[in-house]
Amino acid sequence: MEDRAPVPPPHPAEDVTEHVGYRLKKASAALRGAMDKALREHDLTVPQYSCLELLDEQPGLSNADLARGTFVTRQSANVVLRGLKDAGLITQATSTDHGRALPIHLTAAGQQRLHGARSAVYAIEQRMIESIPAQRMTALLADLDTMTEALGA
Amino acid sequence: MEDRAPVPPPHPAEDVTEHVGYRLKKASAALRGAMDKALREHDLTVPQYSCLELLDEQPGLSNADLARGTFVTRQSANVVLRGLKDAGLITQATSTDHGRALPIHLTAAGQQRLHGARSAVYAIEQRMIESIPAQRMTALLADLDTMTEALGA
DNA sequence: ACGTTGATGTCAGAACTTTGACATGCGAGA
DNA sequence: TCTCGCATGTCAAAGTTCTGACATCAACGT
Repeated sequence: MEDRAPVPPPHPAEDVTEHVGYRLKKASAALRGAMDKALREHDLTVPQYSCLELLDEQPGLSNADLARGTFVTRQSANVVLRGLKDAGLITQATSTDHGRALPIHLTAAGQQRLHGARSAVYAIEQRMIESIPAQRMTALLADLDTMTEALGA
Repeated sequence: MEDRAPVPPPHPAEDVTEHVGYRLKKASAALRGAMDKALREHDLTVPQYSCLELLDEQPGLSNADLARGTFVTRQSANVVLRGLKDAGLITQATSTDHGRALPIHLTAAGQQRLHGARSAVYAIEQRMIESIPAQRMTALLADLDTMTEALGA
């Protein structure tokens, strides 16, 4: 089969739970869980909140833009957006003069819902930030980005 | 019209995409995507591979053990395990002399499949590791754990 | 001995996400 | 001009995961 591992073991750790990937997944799962719990009180799912946050910052994003921004497929984003539309939190143009992308905007209700949920989510992020020395946080962000790019994203 | 920020901004970044949570999610999504793609050639999903890896290291784990180890619910783990059982990659005791947990073990086929997939996954992890200076990796792992605990996991 | 608590396995249903496929619209190059 | 490539929006189907609920089993304290 393979002449697959001519190099020494890729990492010193024997235990799988010591691998970077495992820790990354664990941290991400913890964050997702905390956000889920916090957002439930605001009747929002994590993907829904993510979309609202992105739209607040960059009004007029399209379905595909939001899919990329929330790391899901266009189809998934479409479902999420339908929920937000039905809840009256966003509006989407029904036509456009150029291209196919239909720009989306927050409604007043969407703004309000977002602002309510935001404090809950920011409190979670605050917990993460406080747990890490400020200087390390800079390096941490850089390293996360570096790894992301190394993975081809 | 909100008194929306009674507290000072929890973090210096204005852009949501600069937040730790966002970067974490992004890195995790990139990893998941890379693993998905690599594992597809071995007819395994990420959760399936995770279970095999855990079982290889700690034979006899139960459904609930694997659920905790892969960060999903017992119900999800149950479905994954059913798939692995149907594929003949694992065996689960049908009874036990103590308690309710039914210990699970890899079959020879499971071992083989795992070993094949492992090199593909390790290559991905290798890409991540190589992109980060060795000294920083230690700090990175520690910080990921610290954040995870700060989130209550 | 007995009830309580906690962990586990399981079923059923809903919700979410993905893969696959197809139609539409813009832009670059023959 | 016209075709090709590419991005987008959308539908359908399958797979995955979750919430909620219930039964079983061991350990603990009364």
